[in-house]
Formats: sequence, C-alpha cells, structure tokens
Amino acid sequence: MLDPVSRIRRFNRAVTSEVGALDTGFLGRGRPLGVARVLNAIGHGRADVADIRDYLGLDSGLMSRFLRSLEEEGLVETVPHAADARRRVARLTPAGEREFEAYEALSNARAQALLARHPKPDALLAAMDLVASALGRDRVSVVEADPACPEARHCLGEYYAELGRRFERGFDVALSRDPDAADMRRPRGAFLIATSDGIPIGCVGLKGTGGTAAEIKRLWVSPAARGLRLGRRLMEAAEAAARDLAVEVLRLDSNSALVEALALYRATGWSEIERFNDDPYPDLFFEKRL
Amino acid sequence: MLDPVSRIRRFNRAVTSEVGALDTGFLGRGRPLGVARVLNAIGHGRADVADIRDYLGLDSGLMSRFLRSLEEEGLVETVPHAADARRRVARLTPAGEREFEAYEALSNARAQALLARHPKPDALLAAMDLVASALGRDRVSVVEADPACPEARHCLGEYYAELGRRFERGFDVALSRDPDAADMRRPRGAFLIATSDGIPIGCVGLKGTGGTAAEIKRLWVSPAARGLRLGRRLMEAAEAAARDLAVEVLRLDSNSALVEALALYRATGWSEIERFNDDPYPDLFFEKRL
DNA sequence: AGCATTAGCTGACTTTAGTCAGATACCTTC
DNA sequence: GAAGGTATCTGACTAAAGTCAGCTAATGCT
Repeated sequence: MLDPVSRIRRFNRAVTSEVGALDTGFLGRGRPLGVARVLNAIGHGRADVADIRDYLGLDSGLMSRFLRSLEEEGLVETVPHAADARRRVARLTPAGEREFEAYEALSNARAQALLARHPKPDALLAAMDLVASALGRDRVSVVEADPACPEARHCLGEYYAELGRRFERGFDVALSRDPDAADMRRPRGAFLIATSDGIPIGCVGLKGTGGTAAEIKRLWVSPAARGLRLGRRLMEAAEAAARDLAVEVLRLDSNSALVEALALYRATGWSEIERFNDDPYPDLFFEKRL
Repeated sequence: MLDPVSRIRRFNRAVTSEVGALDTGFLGRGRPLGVARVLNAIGHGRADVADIRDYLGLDSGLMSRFLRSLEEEGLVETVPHAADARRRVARLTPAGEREFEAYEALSNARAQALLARHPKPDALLAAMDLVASALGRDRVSVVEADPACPEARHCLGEYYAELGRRFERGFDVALSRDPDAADMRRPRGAFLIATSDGIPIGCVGLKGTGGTAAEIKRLWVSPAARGLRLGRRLMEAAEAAARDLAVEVLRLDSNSALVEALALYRATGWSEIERFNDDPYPDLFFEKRL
C-alpha cells in the first residue's frame, strides 16, 4: 500500500488548486477577495459585524474598511444593533443581493460541473462528507433547534432510513411511538442539532413531561461523522438541557442492533432497566439519574 | 437527501480552512509564503525555473525575485541549463535541503495527526483518494516508466490484488505467464504509468517481441480513479507506443470477470479471436490491427 | 548572417492584506 | 454618575504579492 502521508499530501495539492480556482472565481467579479468574502458572509446570513469578523478572522480596522468599501459600492448597508448601539448589523441591499446571487451561481456551477462529470456522484459526495467531517471536527457546533425545522427533519429522515436498514424487519414510523414535537420543545423538552459549517450531521431529542422525568429520543449521527465522539457530545448537551429543565431521571429505549449507541449508553452511566413501554421496536431500556 | 451543492460547499469550506492552516504553518519558518512555495517546489524535484513558474503560476519577475531571495539565504543555487544557456536550473544547497526537510516534517506531522485521530483511517484515505482523483482529473499525466520502478511495482501489486478479489478461485502470479520485464522496456516494448500529483493511479504494459506483433498486459486503474476514462487514455498511449515501435498487430488476453476492461476493448476497435495461449486465467482473447 | 523569439533579470509601480495606536460613542457595574 | 470595559472607526504604517515595460543574452529559423 502507498504511504498514507503522501496520499494525504496528494489530496492537499489537488484540493489547493481547486480552492485556488474558486478564489480566482471570486476575484472574477472585479472585487478583492477579502471584500468578496465579507459580502458572501453577509449573504449567508451573518449580520453582526463582530460575528463576521470573528468568522473570517479579520482585524477590526480591516473589517471596517471592507464594510465601507461595500457600502460605497451600494451593496451593503449597516444599521445600529437594536439592543446595543455600539454594535452594527450589516445587511445586503437589493443590488447586494444580486451580486451575492452571482457569486452563489459561480460556486454552484463549479459544484454541479464537478458532480456532472463524475461517474459516481453519490460516492463522490459521500467521500467529500467524510473528509469534511474529519477536517472540520473542531468546528462542529451543537445548538438547540425546533424539531420541525428543515434541518431537524433532514436528521429525522436519515434516522428513520438508518433504522429501516438496521432492523431485520425494517422500520415504520407510524408503528412507533413518535413523540409529539411539542414534547421536544421548551418548556417541556428540547431538540439538539449538531451542525458542521451549516450542514446538519447529528441530532438528539429530549422528550419532556413537564415533571422531573424525561426521555432521550432520536439520537442520530451522520455516517460520515461517526467515530468522532459526536454522539457523546450530543448526549452531554441533552443531559445539560435536561438539568436545565430540572429533570431528575432520564430514560430511553433502544434496540440491540444499534451497537454503537448501546456502547455509548453503557460507557456514560446509563443502567439497564425493565421494559417501560409497548413500542414494538425497542428491546433494551435504560435509565440515568442526573 | 441534502442538497448536493451545499454538501460540496461545506467540503470546500472545511478544506479551505485546512489549507489555510497549512499555509500559516508554512509561514511559521519566518519566510513569506511565496518564497516557501518555491523552495518546496524545488525540493519536490522541480528544477527548471520555467517549470516552477508554470506550476506555481508566477510572473517571471516575481519568480526571479523569489529565487534571488532564496539564493541570498544560501538555500538554493542556480546554474545554466546544460542544453540551453538562456534557461536556468535551480537546486537546493545542503542548507536548503535541511530547510526543505523541516517543511516536509511540518506537512507530514499534520497528515499523521489527521489520520491518528480518525476512527477509520483507511476509509478516510480512500475518500481522500477519490476526491483527489475527481478534482485532479485534468492533471493526470501518462508517462513511460521502467516496469521495475517502485511506482510500477505498486501498480502491479494492486493489479494482482484486484484479480485475486475478482476471480472466483483467486489469482496467483506464479501460475500466470508473467511477462519478462525486459519485454516491457524499450526497444522491445514499453510500460506506461498514469500519475496524479506524483501518485501512481494506473498502468499498462506493452509486451513486445522485437517483431511486428505485441501484446497488451497489466491494464489497471486505481478504484478511486475509475470512470474518469483513464483506462481509455492508457490504452491510447500504449497503442501510440506500439506504433512508434512499428508494431502492426496487438493482442491481449482477458477474463470475463473484468467487465469494465472488456467494454473498453469492444468500444475501441478490438475484435475477439481464438485462444492464443494456455495461461489458466484468461477466457477471452482480442486482437487489434494498427 | 540577420532577425524574430525566448528565458530570465531589473527597476518602478500598484494593489491587497494586515497591524497598531488612538478616538469616539456606548454599555455595565458599582 | 464615575470608572472601566467594549464595538467600531480612522489614520498611518508595513509587508507581501503581483504587474509591466524594458533590458540582455542565447537560441531557432531562414
């Protein structure tokens, strides 16, 4: 087998020139790269000036000049922050929106061209997800979200599909005790999503009762991100949310086909208990006191 | 399923910051990035000044200044090209070698750290190979090489391993008519290797007789690079080499398990003929007149 | 031999990115 | 309401990268 390090370095070289090409694409619209990056950060929903500065790693003076330059071009306008008049909030003008869309079109066209000329686009995407997860493991963030938002629905869809593959007789949500979304929202419960650069790669639900007991549901980690201790991080966040809601006892049901999850529960202080529901899918039941 | 384009763009972001981190690592040795890149290009075997300039996309004036700066540091020396006194050839001094090694150690340490903390390093490497092949398909070069060089041996090893997996009863080189390496070297034959950024990803052998007949052997394409028409390119290069050797008739033997190769032969003017050897593995035989 | 071409070098220049020290206005806390 | 801290802005600066025209010397071609 070839030296792993030289394989990685070949990858670096291939990707460096691709990234370089992307940068020159950004330069293609007659604007320096730094300014274009700020415009795109705003277009992607970053509004707070400090947030953009932090995301792009810019000096405050430089950031200020980039913003002035975008304002002079008529692409961006800044207004004071509603709650703190020291801070400023940036947003695109209609002209800025059009310019942002032009950048998006450039990136999208590149991405589509890459996929279109590849014989196995699905395999290529899966490989890119795996690499992106490996490289970006330090940039994964776990945040509370609504269990009905698009990101949550994506995670749940993947979760059901995975159960369908794992269980011998498949999986049908309708037969399972699907928790009411309201039970996974504050103040009764919570729903947590792990994202990497905006892409959802894992989730967990905390189904509350309003009392001191709650249940962990829907723990899922994207195949590309497995082994990176994301499940553990999600469970820790769910337990923290439970403590925050004054929950004292957590329960969960699981299935012996879900070996990674079972190993995680056993390693993090969960103890097996008797069956506590009549859902047809689970065959193992756990409890943890907080 | 998530939008493929946003998955690719997440990949781009993950990789951009990785590449950026690598660049700042390169800056850690107190030398501007441009100069460091030239030093590394020379260390990686690029000697011709014009070649380096082309590879790094530099203006000739800038390139010249970078070289002067490296010469002043005592890391590089330039001498006139043996055949063309206008051109210059750069090479590392012993001090330059040491400095280059220090950069190499930095890159290698990064790569090893990435692998070490990943749960499935083999899967990660395979994914990186696939992505690198997809991105670098325009940078694949097919060159003649010695059939006993390390790159060729790597390809042949992978080829035998693949046959072992594909054939029901496995594959043992000792039982096959392994061509003598001398038959795949000029002036009797040729051996061609496809490389992507220095990594071998495919090969083909032309086994000559010294007369007007020759045989195609050992056509192999790395799994990560399949579907990118590399097999076709290798065969075209082999046919060109055969014409160059005044070969008029090409033959080859194959096996019905090698479906991609068979499709390629049938699509590129080969016609099936009677068995022409008693090798135990092949069950299909082809011929092509040049 | 004569002439266009090529590779590399040099000097003068611009653009871009980034740094740093105040200045200003605002916020939080005591 | 004073003190100390924070977010942003401005001006003055530097480093690095890149551009461009013109130069020299060697080469290829007729």
